[in-house]
Order: sequence, then C-alpha cells, then structure tokens
Amino acid sequence: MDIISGMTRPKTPTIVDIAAAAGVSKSAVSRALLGQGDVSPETRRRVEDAAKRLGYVANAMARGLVSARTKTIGVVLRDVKKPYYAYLQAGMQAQAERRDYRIVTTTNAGEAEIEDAIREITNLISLQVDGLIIAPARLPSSEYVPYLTRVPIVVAGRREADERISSVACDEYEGGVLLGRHVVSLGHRDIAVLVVDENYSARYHARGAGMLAGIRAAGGNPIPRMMPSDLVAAQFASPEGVTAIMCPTDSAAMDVLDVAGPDISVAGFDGYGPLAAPFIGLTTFRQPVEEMGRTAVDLLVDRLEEISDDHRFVSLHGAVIPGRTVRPVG
Amino acid sequence: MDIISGMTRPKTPTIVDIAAAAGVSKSAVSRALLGQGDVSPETRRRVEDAAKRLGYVANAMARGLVSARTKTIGVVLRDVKKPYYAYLQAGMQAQAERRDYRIVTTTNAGEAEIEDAIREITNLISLQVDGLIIAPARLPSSEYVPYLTRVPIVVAGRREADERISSVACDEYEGGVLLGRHVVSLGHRDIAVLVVDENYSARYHARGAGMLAGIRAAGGNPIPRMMPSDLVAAQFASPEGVTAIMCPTDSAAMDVLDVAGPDISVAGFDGYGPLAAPFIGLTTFRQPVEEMGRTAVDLLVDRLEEISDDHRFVSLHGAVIPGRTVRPVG
DNA sequence: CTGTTAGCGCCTTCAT
DNA sequence: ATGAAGGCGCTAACAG
Repeated sequence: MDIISGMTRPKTPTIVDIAAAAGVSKSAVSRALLGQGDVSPETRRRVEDAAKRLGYVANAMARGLVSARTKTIGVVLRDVKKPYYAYLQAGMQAQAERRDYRIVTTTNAGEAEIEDAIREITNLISLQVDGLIIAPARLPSSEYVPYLTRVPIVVAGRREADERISSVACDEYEGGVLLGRHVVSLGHRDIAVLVVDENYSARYHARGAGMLAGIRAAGGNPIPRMMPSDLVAAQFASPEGVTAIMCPTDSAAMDVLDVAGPDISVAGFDGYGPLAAPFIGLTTFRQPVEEMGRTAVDLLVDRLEEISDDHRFVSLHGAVIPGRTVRPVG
Repeated sequence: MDIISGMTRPKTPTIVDIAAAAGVSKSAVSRALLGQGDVSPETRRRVEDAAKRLGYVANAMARGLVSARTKTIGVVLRDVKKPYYAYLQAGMQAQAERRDYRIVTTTNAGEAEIEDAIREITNLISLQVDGLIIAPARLPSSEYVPYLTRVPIVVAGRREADERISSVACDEYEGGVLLGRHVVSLGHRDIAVLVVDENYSARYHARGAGMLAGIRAAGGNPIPRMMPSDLVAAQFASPEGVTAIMCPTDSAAMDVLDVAGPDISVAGFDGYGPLAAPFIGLTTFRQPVEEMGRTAVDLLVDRLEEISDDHRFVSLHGAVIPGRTVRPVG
C-alpha cells in the first residue's frame, strides 16, 4: 500500500483550532490575524504562536465568501508561448506583488481563441477575482463588455473604445513611423512593408500603417504587401528594386531573413526576448511590454482601492533599436 | 461624475435568485446545474433558462468551501520570461482543459527566488487548489515537501527524490550525450563545454556532464569550462585549438556566437521558441517541454481522481537538431 | 423527483 | 479588549 493513501491527510487547521490552541475565541483569532480591530498584545502573541505551530494557512475561499473581496486579479492572456504575453505576465506579476494582490493567469491553449477566452473569463469570475485584465489581441470588445457589470476590467495591449474600461498600450503606429524614418535615413528608398489585415490584428496593422506613413514622410517609397500571417512571411518574394523589407514582428523578420538574399535589409518589431540577442542584431522597435503589464495592474488596483475612479488610456512609448540587419545603402 | 461609480453594480445573482426565477428550491437548482442527482427534464430546462437569463456564474469559493474540491491546480513557475517555463505553462493549460481542471499560475517576478516561491505556494494553498505542480529549478525539495500534508504535489522539470512526489523530466544528461556525439561525428575533436555548478542548476549541470561524457565516448577531447551564469557566456574566450563550443542553453549559445569567430562551431540546448527559427539554424537538442507540461497534469489529475495512486517518475526523450551552427570539420 | 436543513471557514456587527 | 451569533453561496445528506 502506498504511503499517502495509507496516511490520513491531517485535517487542515482552521481558526477554530487556533482559537482552541490559544485559549481565545475565534473572533479574537480573526482580528489578531487580520491585524485590524483591537487586540491585546498578549492575545496577539498567543494567536500568532498557535497559528505558526499548527501551520495555519487562511482559507481564501471562506474569506472571499464573506468579505466579497479576494485581493486577486484575473488575467486572460492569449498565448504565453509568444514572448509578448510572457513579458506582459511577468510585469503584471511583479507589480501585483508590490501592490499586495495575487494574480491568477489563464492562457489560451491555442485553437478556439474567442470561445476559450470567454470560458476563461467566466472561470475567473467564478473564482471571484476583484478585477480582470484582458490582453485580448483578436478578442472583440463585445465579448467581454457584458461582464463589466460583474467586475472592473482593464485592457492591456490596445486602446479600448468602451469608456468604462481603462487601457494601456504602446503607440505602435508611432513606432512604425519612427522605424520607417530610420530605415529611410539609412539611404533606403524602395521599401517593402509586410502589412496585415486590420481584422487579423489591429496592432500589427497599426505597425504597418505607421511604417508606410513614416517612410513616405521621410521621402521614401513604401511598397505594401499583404501578409495573411507571419508564418507565411517566409514565402514572401521581394519585388524588384527593393532594398529593405519591414516586418510586423521580430519572428516574421527572422523568417524573412531566412529566405531573403544577404543584400537585403530586414527590420522587425518588438525588441524583447530571445530575438533581442546581440548576435542577431535585429533592427527593430522595442515596446515597453513589462511596463505595460505594470501599468495595467496599477490602473486596475487604483480603481479597486478607489484611489482613482476615472477610466483612461495610457499610451507608452518604445524606441528604435538600430541593430545590424538594416544596413546603410550605397 | 463617472459612469461606473454612478451606476450601482447589480448584485450578482446566486442560486437563490435562480430558484426564485425558476420557481423551484435552491437545491433543485444546484442539482440541475451540477448535472448530478435526479432532476426532471422540465425542472432542468427552467433552471437553465433562468440561469442564462440572469447571467449566472457559480461562485467557486462557496462551492469550494463546502465540497472541499475546487477542480483547480496551482502551478508555480520560476520565470515565464524564459521560454522554457512559458512552454511548460502552455502544455499544462492545454491538458488541464482537456481534463476539466482549471489552472492557476504564479510566476516569480525574479529577485528573491525561494522566498517568493514559498509565498506563492501558500497563496495557492490558501486558494484551496486540489493539487500543486512545481517547476522548481533552483528550489530545494525541502521547501515544498512540508506542504505535502496539505496537498498532493507533482514536480516538473527534474527528478524528485522524495518518493511521495511524482515527477516528469526530460533526460537532459542523455541529451547532452547525444549532442556531444553528434558534434564529434562532424569531425570535431577539441571541444569546449560550458558547464555550470551543480548548485546553480542541476539541470544545466546534467546537460554539461552529458556532453562531456558523449564527447569522450565518441573519441573526442572535451574541455570543460566553468560558467557562473549564462549571461557571462559572452565573455568566454575559446582556448587554443578548440573548433567547437557547447553551451548549456540556446540563449547562452547566442551570446557565444556573438563573440566567437566565424570559424568556430557552437551548439546550444533547448530547441524551442524563437531561437528555433530556421534563420539562426542553431545546432541544439530539443526538449519536449509542452509534453512535460501535459504529463505533469496527467500525473496529478490521475492521482486526484484516484485513477492511480502510485508515485512515479516519467522520463521523456528529446532529439538532436542538426542545424547549421556546428559545421563539419576539414 | 423535490424541498428542508445543516454546515463549510471566515469576518463582522453587537453586546459585554 | 473580547465573545457570541449571524450569514456569505453553495452542496450534501435527509425527509418526504
């Protein structure tokens, strides 16, 4: 017979057990442990002693049931395998800790994106999270707006139209503009820009639009090319005369680098994670992703703690990373 | 005045509200919604109707409080910014969905690793998770073993010594051996191997040990070099006569590639995520990380559902990815 | 098949 | 400063 099943798992101690051990009432225990209300130093000491001795861990469920606040933030991420979401998650976690909140994350396994996402949202609501942070990518606003009656929501990664929802994002259009100008400043004129459909990804689309505008403003000649998905970027054949190709993501840039000739310059967009390695020297635009995560948490917690109760949009700025994959022309 | 605060958030509906709306008792509602126990089709229909109409979402806390099971798995990850953990998380999430469990993830923001980890573990226990999956890296076993009295634990990413804990890992020593042989088979003889101290990371250490053994077994001459951390791999200067350098991680390999001359061959270890891009063509060993995540969930859920109650260690196998950064010699 | 009843562990008035 | 008592939303006996 196996060890665990032969061993009755000891009943986990509750405040009642501590109360008994400390020789006080359970209300005294509650007050002492919460550190609020009046408790004599003596009582507090004995309670804390007993709690430690019994290895007491408060039951967040019971606590949440009565106080209707769990100090927990639910986070819905699209796909942590993408560094963007991983960094976002890391930023949120760090800030949540600082603000004394707990973060509970769900991430789509992949396939059925929006269906999964709403199931995850209800899951989190079921867990009685105090607020929700959604990093939606392709999730239409209409899918989560209904839940606003249940819980405050903050959107990370794009500007939210609904005025009851705060949001934080990097100005990716601006990033595209700056990066486009940079490429032109290096002497490139005819520049292919891989753009995606607005419905596929509003963020990626904005990057492309920015690049086109930036190139044009700097006197270059942008040549837009529709890209159904970054996965097929590798199949992109560069048109005649083009000296540089700008991609909506770093990973697309890697794919293009793989098939483009050595004389062609390539730029990406993101600038964090493994692809930021100096060896690659990717020319790109760095988004402040972790800061976005921190800001999202601040936006939400400020509201939860009623430090602020207006809804706003915070726009963060990134920076051009020159790299080496876009070389000067001539 | 702001919209939300001027709008009283509607009290969230409970089974009592549904019971009233459907004209039945709350137990009938509970049974109908849970789909267990006997309920007439008529009652079930009316309950489901009312629930949908009111936008009912069950309170997992109340439910967990009484049933003592939450169908929730707590996961402790070291740092999602590292693709290894991100992929692990993705694998777990996917499998948990399939098994009808919910996953709640915490990840260390960084700094105080073991201290953070135990706080996270108690957080999760406080949330009444049914089980814990720990991907510990540098967390000593003794830190989480005490919690075994509270909740079943599965370890992902290394073999666990305590026989009350199941674990799953990739055989990284074997991976090192295979990769070492591969490099030798390409004609390399004097091969530098960047090794780390066992205390820094047992996993990375095993990789290095495997490489040394594999090279030796294949007739090569391994030259071990201590590496305090992958971050300083870039400062590594290759000794005389060495034609190849083997690194404990892909990201270390990138750093080495950055400083090594073009004639030197470089191998990494991991083989997933952005660094697996064909453009880089990194020679490496691919670990089945997502599968590890899935297996960890299965190990835990099998136990929770009492499908199995022995504790075991599952060893998964990876594969050498030839790539282009290790070139044939001569 | 259905309703009634009794808690689950905790916080919070309300007395004392 | 402390204890007693009620109830949060839900499930699980137990009667009917």
